[in-house]
Amino acid sequence: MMALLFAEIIILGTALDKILHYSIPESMRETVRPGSMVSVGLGKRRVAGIVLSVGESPPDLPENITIRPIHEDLEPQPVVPEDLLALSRWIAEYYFYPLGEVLGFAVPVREPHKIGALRDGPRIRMVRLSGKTPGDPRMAESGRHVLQLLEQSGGELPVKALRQSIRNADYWLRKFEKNGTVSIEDREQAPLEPSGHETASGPGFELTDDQKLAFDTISRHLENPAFEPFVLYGVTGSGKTELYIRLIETALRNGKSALVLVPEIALSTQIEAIFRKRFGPLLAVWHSARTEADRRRQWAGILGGKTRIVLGARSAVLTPARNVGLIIVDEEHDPAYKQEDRLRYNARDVALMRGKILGIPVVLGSATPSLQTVHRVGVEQYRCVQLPSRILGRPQPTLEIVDMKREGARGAVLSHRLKDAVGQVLTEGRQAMLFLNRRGYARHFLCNACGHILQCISCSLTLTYHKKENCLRCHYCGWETGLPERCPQCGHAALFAHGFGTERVEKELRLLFPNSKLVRVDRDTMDSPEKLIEALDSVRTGRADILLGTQMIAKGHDFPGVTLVGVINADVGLQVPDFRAGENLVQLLFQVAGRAGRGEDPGVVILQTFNPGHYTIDSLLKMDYDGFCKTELESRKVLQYPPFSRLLKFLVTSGKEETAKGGAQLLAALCREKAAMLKDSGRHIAVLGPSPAVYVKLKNRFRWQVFIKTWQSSDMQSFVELVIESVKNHPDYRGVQITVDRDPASDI
DNA sequence: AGCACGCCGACT
DNA sequence: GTCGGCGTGCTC
Repeated sequence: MMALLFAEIIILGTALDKILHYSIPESMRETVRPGSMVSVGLGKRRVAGIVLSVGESPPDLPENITIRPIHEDLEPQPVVPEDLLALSRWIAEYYFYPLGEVLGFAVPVREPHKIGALRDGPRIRMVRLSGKTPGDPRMAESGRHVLQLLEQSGGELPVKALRQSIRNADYWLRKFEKNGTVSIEDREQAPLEPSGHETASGPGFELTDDQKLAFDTISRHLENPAFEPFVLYGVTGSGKTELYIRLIETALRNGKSALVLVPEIALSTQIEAIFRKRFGPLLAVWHSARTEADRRRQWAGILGGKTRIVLGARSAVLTPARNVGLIIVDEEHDPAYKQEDRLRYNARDVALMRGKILGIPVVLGSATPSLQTVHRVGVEQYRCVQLPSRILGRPQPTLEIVDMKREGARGAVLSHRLKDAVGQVLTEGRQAMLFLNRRGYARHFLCNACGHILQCISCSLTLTYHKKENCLRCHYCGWETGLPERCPQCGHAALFAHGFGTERVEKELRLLFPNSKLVRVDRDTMDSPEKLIEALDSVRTGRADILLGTQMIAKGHDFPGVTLVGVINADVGLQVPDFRAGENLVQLLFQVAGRAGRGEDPGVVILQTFNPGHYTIDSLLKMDYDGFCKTELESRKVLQYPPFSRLLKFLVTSGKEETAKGGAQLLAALCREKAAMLKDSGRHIAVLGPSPAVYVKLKNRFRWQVFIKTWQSSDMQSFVELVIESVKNHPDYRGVQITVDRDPASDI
């Protein structure tokens, strides 16, 4: 009799943040391993869990607990590879989030009692003639028809096909299956033969000298794997994508797979198309928008090693790819890498940790790296590889600013200079792109009698007027309402529109250039991915003359015919009380400016601003991102903001304003007390707040926050663990919900 | 997270 | 007399 084996198991998708122990039945000795998905009894329920470890000695448990056996091994092989398991444990610890929930993001879990076997391809039900066909003449017409069809097609047909041609196919199939005439089986469908893709060794064109140098530097670490973060610092159009492809090819040749993260997969149609062409069936595109079944199939293909390149948004980093040899994070500075609900992780940072666990290179690509990354290059934690010039020696665009304070008419949307420039571009038969980071028609309605601004009833956000639907809309929760006649505050009929958004600019442009074709791209006009692809395509192929849009048009699209880029309001975001506002704005504007003159013609960028002297605008004008970083880092250092310190945000919310506020006050007091305690052991922890969140009320919840600042990641770790321990189950915090946001990126 | 146990208010 | 409110506590 062999010794009984025990497994440490974490239950999936629950906040039950505890390792539980189960015994491994004899029959599962060979298959249950770390990373296995099993179903177990938990109280009265049957739930799914992931095995963390297997051992011989029974765990030391209280007397009253009896160890139950694992009920079922749900998969023939582990669903969480070793590195992903280690990564998940790190995420749970670092972001103060239950491990069971983290693993729930890494594994497609459904209702635990309905766990079916995972399948790695589309399945198809086939009917097959198994024996002799009974020649019973009394059989009804349709029954004979079934057999006839089967014979004609070589004795085998998909059930679906039979159902389509015969009314009561199901009746006959059941009958025939019972008497042994046919057998029905669920089989994996032969994968569709991908067409038109190049092999992974690819054709490609000659790399430029810069690309070659970059490639050689990074690929050395693919041949001789070791953890090393590389910053691929290259302007838009410098050929980063081609370099990614060559590096991936090298990884593939070495038998490895690759993870490629992009900020938003829905906006990455171009890179997706190029990858698909180069890697064909080896590519998995990780979409969160797809159907559950599709995602599962995709996931199983990754787990089984059928697909070896995973391209996707942040959650792709939690994908069970085997043998990962290379991780690429494109546009690493993009705030979209930070998830702002539930598990508030930054996929870029998680990618770095996965690379560290695996001991492989991680490539962070950007034309405007985040200040965190720039700083780490400065202290030689990361290596910087530059791609300085645009391919084919394309010239950089020239930049101009228009001071909107001098534009005469108050509330003017388009300056004379920008109007003229657009007109000229259009007469030359070229294209213009206009960027405004604000959708809707008018920005807000203000009461001229009392100064009241119309706000959302469940959020603290200003409502935006949309003319087409003649409604006011909250851009956070989506709430809509008609335009009131009187001010809800003072009752006067004195509501007037202020500010402007893309919808209003569209109207103005149509009046100015009635014969030009204009496409407007924002969340209101682009309600499906197909629409977006079609709109961007119409610009690329020259069918549209003017492209007007929000952020959506800033990301990675190549428009060879665009020679003029106009930024309608280059100040957006600067008023936001966020130390990162400047950084985010500059990154966005560099990205927008990079859209100009990507074809043969040099481009012109016109920036309309009310702050012409502002250092962010100034660095843009000089196209000096390095200079901006230097200035910004110096000021961050003075103020001891990240990357010179570490931040964490406790968000305290409640349906009642007083409860949220009170909870935050108690929490801040508790934090100060604990910080004082730790000060004796030489650890410096600053507690800031409490303060109302920038968006004090969202979706009917009031929000207060407490910030923690430390200078050592380990100090943050032990301090917050201490605080969470005291807060957990404490009656003082009964009415509030507290979320922990480590390395917070925005005010949501 | 579920789910049960548990002790106080308005109803078939 | 019971049905049911959600506060508290446990799950290997």
